[in-house]
Amino acid sequence: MSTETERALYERIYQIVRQVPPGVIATYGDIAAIVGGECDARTVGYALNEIPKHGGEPVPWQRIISSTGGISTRGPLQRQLLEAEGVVFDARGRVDMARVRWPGPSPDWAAAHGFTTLAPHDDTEQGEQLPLF
DNA sequence: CGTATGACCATGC
DNA sequence: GGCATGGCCATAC
Repeated sequence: MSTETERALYERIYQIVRQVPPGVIATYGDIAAIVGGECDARTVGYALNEIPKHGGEPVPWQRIISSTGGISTRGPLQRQLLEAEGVVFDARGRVDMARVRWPGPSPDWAAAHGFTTLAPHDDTEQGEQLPLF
C-alpha cells in the first residue's frame, strides 16, 4: 500500500492544482494545506516536478508559486504562461498574491473530494481593498 | 538502507 | 526586506 498511497497523494495534488482557475495563483503551502495529511509544501513541489512524467491530463503547474510571490522555476516559461493568463508581475518579478491569490476550492467540492478548505488569512488591510482594479 | 538533492517554508539576525 | 539555518517529505543513486 505504499506505491498506491504515494500515487494517490500526487493525484490529489494534481487534482487541487487543476481546480485553480486561470488568472490566479496559489502557493505551495496553500496546496499542501488543502490536501492536508502527509503533504508539505515541498511535496507539492516534487509532485509538480513529476508532472511531465505523469504524462496525463494537463496540470496548470504554472499557477503554483512560492509564498513570497516569486517564481521558483528557472526560465521565463512559468512567468510567460501566467502573463498569458492575465497575471501581472511586479518589476521585481513578483505577483501581487493579495490580489490574484486563489481563495481555495469550494467547501462543497472540498468536502465531496475529502479535501480541506483553506484557512482564512489575516488581512490586516481588508479596508484597503481598492475596487479600482 | 543511508546519503544527497530538490519547482519549499518558518524562523532568526 | 535580504541572508543564513533547520526541518519537513519524497525521489534517485
